[in-house]
Amino acid sequence: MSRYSATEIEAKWQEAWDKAGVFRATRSEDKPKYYVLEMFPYPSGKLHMGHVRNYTMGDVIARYKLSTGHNVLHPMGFDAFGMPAENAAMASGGHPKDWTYANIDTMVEQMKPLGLSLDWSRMFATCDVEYYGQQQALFLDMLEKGLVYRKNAVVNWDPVDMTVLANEQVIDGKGWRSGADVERRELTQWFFNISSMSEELLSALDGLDNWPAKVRLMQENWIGKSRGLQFSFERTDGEEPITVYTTRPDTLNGASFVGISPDHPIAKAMEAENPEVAAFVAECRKGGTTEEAIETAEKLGFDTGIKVKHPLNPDWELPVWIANFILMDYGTGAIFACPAHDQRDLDFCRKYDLPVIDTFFALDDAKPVENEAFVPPKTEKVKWVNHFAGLDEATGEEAINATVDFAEKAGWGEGVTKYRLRDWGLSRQRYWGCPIPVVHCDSCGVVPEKKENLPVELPYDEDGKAIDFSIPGNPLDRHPNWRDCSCPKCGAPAQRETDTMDTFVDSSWYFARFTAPRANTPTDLAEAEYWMNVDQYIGGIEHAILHLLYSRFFARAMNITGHLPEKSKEPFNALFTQGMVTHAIYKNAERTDENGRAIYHYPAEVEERDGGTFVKETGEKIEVIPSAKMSKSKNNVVDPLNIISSYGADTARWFVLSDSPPERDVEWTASGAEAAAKHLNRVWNLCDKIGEMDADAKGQGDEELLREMHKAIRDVTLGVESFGFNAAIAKLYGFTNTLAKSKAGAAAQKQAIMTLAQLMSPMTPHLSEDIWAHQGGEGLVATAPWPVADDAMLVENTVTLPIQINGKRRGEIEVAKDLDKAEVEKLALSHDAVVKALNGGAPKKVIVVPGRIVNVVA
RNA sequence: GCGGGCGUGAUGGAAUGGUAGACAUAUCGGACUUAAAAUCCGAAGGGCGUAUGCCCGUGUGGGUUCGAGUCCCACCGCCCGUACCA
Repeated sequence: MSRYSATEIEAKWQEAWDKAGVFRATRSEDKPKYYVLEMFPYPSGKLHMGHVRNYTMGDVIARYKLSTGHNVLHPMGFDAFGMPAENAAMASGGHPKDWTYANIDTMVEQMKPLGLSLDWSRMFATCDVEYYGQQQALFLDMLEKGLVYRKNAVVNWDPVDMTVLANEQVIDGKGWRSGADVERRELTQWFFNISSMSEELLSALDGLDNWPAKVRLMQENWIGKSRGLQFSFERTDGEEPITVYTTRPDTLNGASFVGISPDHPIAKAMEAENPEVAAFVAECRKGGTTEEAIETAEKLGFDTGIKVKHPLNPDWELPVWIANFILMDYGTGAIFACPAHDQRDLDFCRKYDLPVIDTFFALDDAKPVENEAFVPPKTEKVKWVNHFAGLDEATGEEAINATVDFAEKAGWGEGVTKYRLRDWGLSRQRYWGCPIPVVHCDSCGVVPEKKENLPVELPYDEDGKAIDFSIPGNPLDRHPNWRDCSCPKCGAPAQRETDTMDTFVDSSWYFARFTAPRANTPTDLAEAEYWMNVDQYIGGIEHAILHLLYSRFFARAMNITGHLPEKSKEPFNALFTQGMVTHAIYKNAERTDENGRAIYHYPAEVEERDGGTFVKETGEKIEVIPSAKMSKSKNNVVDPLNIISSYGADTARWFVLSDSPPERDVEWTASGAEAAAKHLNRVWNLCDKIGEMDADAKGQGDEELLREMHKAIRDVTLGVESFGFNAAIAKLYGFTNTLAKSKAGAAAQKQAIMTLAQLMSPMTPHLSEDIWAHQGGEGLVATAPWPVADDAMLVENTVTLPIQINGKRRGEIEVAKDLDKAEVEKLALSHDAVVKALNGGAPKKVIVVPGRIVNVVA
């Protein structure tokens, strides 16, 4: 028996595909097109198991679509701008560009042995000047259409390093390098006007039938449409009234104070004059800008001394407080608080000893509000005590609507629809990104660069030290001459913008660029018209909101600016979100390092014995933490290259697809990889054995084998089409077992092994080609038409029905498939177990679900 | 804090509201072998029992249903996101 050598055959078949050009995508009107795309990687320098899983899933779809007669586009590129390149330069010298391109080379080298059906001729990186130059052109077009503008926005400021920090660089409210307390500071920045499309981005979610419901729901909540009441509180001092927005105007009679954001104009005015307010506001501005940091920070309040009048009762005065949890970005930056019906307001009122006005809404068994607020349900009717809008009993929604009507009629407020979605700030004070193509002129102000002057290229390092990453801040700001230019409008000496774009911009249109990656405009409309939309997009759930929402916005913006057709306003027809690849962590349970930190061991350093896990060399006990995200610091990263070199790409591909459902995390285990390798060997050996069979020898059970084969075709096809790769693989195991035990003749066995090879080919393309060739298959299995299940072979004549008594399984009967319900019931009632259970009596009820089950209620 | 998701044998997991544990791993037994590896065959959720079988069992506690892993409510734990990580 000859042994299957993965390394040999994999290289051989990759060369054959390459030579035949089977994955090269060209426009062709005689086949339906299919565009499959996996979220492109950041070139960190090493291919990760997660990449392997992601690209293998895409590859299964791409190869399957190829064999079902589609013209497939399956491209790959790199999301190559971003902080890690600058961090690497900071840590060990060198240049972000060199670091990035070296990493790209490495990763391409690592990807190629996987045998992915990619059209490598379309590859690009977002840091290619040809790409970001077109992105600048796109930016200018968007600017012209009013989709980009400038305003002030808050950033994390490190007061020691005097630099802006990314959220990731703020650890527990402190700068990652300086350790200083981070402050929030305002800066003028560029924004995409994504909020102008809030309604459209929301309502179009309805049409995304092939997106996971959870992603649509998350986006819906993120956009956060709300209907509420906007009105003003008159101040007792006669100053400008304070306008508030509330989604629960029905709780107005429980108002206890009016709260304003520390960034509210009133707070800012007081800050300038009153040192106490200034100190409080400074306290509020400590810490990072993330919503999480703001929402989980201790609730702080400051009584401004200002009083306002309740709109329903001018004699009722409410105090005005500054509170750190009120965001200037949402609503009007001011609220009224109703502690009885909102938990956060209640906690705040208890802390600062503000009045809690009880029970405007009540259930029959309502208790007075102590430390738990009663939030009136939106859709359930409750009593509305002390109401003002004419309803004694109402659902939350009815009460809100009634209040809005009441306020509008009385003329003191209006119903307003608001969205939580904020505009997208794209300015980054960093070097390694796409320069924002605008110029600052003393006389003309902010002027867009002329298109003929594009690309605005990043300076590499002309004099050897112009770009220095060892000091904090943006190297573009410090560059001796890069900023110098002339004003595109008046020609006078002017300065370039030194901010670069958020890397989310780069990844918001790359899918469109793949349709014409070398075009000298952002897209080529004819190519985009043909290839768009992405038929199947695959990536991690972590991108459920930002990347996918930004891409939806960009597709619309590109339609407005004439770079994408109308049909591409929703660019991704179907979305699949896959899980992570995890691996156990081996933590030393007996000691820590000199700094008291945990010691993590590599899988190779530990062994399992006596029911425990121990360090091989020292015998120390190990605490096994199962299924953790692979992370360098935990020493639990499995290098795909090691797997490929010891078992081959097909084994790695087979393993990452088996066991776990694709949307869930999969834990990498050495035994799992071993098992995958064994199985592929087994299939190859089967092929070998069948190849040696006497072609004329008669066997038994040909029809049974072929029947199973057609079932396998049906089930695997269904599995591949519905992203049930693990289920498809389980069927393939089952069919392999059947084939291995079959006594069928040579012809039937040959047909079965060739079909098996075909069904496996999206997952294990190299092995499948080899089997196909061994059995004398025509051409490449990669381009052979996908097998079709014969319905006639799938018909079953009898079916086994379980019999339940009171919902518990007590036996089974074998009946003809289409037997009458009454007949089934009769048969079931004569079953021994049923007769015994009924003990001569009549059943209370008999439920017969045809082809499924019989339940007798005794 | 808020939004979303997940939780099933020793392990990964399967199961359009209809026989819970398919398929695989680890384990155990057997065949082959001088032996081991490889390969092949078989056992196996837990408990009781010689056995036909009976009881228990899908994170916890309730509910809906003839029937719940699946639907509803509450809770616990973990994961993702939280707008400057990509």
